[in-house]
Amino acid sequence: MEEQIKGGEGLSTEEKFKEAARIVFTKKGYAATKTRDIAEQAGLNLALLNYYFRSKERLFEIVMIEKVQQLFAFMAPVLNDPETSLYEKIDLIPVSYIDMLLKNPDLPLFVLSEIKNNPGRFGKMIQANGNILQSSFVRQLAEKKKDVNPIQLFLNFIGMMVFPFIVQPVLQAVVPMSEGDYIQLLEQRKMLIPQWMKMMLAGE
Amino acid sequence: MEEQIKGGEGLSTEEKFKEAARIVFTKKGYAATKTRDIAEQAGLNLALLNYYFRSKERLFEIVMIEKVQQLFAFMAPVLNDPETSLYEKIDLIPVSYIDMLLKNPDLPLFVLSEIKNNPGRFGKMIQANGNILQSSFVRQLAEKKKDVNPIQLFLNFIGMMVFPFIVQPVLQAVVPMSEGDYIQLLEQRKMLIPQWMKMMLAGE
DNA sequence: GTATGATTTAATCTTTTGATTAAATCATTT
DNA sequence: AAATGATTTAATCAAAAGATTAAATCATAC
Repeated sequence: MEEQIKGGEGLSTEEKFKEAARIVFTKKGYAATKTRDIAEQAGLNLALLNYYFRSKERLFEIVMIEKVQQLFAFMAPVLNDPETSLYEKIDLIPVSYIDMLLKNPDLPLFVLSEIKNNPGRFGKMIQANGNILQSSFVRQLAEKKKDVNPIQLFLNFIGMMVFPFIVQPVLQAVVPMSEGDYIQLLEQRKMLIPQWMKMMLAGE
Repeated sequence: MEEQIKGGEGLSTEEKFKEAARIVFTKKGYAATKTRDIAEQAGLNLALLNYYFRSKERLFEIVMIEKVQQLFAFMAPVLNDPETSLYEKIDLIPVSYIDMLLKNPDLPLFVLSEIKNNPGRFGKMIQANGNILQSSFVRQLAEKKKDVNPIQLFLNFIGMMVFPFIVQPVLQAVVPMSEGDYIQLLEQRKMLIPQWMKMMLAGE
């Protein structure tokens, strides 16, 4: 029997471990995650982790590849689409990207931390999504606003979407805010970010 | 002999450990840091760490308090100064804050990661800097731009300064960029962020 | 239903890691 | 220079953590 679906939550043992590893690694990071944490989260015997994945390191690699894809590749198709205009991209991306991040709030801080810990190893994974510098989006930014480095505007665009998720724990500590308040803040951003971007692109 | 300056780099043993701990903890995070890493970085015997600081945990606490202060308290005096106008704050803060971050590029990702790992414990440290919601700066933002939640604009302001440091490793992997290019990008931001903020505050 | 191979388990191993100890060294006082 | 207490060191400890093993269990083919 291989790769088959089984009892429990209807997942194979291998898939249960991957799912547990996604949760624990993303929440605590590689170094703070113990293999016993993953086994417990999966509700499975620790030895099975090594049976199916050989080592903590290899299981992490599998999760990390997925998560880097999720964070970066998600946006690539739209960024590179030469058919949509600059303003269409600016209007569309925040809606879908913020939705994705609302479903995966730990994703940015996890991926960025792990990349910082090992830039040489994981940097390559990102580049798989094509050269950002030559993306349709960055070319359109450069075209529209010739007097500002398009990387600057690109950074603002991404940052306005991602930064709130990175500072969420701080924000909750600093500003008394319910979960609902926080979600509403981010829902508003879907509308606000396009407006702000257009302001930054105006006046040439 | 207590608290005295000694040979080596002219620091006391205790201070050498603190300095080593600042470097290693900030670079690798709490979980990935081994006490032996710190001893090696300090060039001292491992047992001295426990002799002077009792435990890894206590040494970390000392460093963490410092680093939280550095990241948050640095900005608090200006944010809370009712004497300076909104635009003065917007003009002045990016220059000094980006300079501080250029000297401590690992600071934001380190502090934000550790707070996420333990919001209850470290959240309190931040609040020591007064209620941000009632800061002069946020009140001035609300006054100037009545139709947008000032927290949104505050997030943008901080994010435009901090986010480039958080994504630095990614940026270097994605865009071929020398250290000098990167610094220049950030130097430009000192001028650009006030301009962008004023755009976002205009049109009422 | 028995044989076969895959899967699962409990127990165990080894290395790593935070911490401690006892002895040695050093600085200061008398 | 001898006594005293602080500092430093090498050796060691105990717990944590990643990994392995041998036996038990299970599913499938015959």
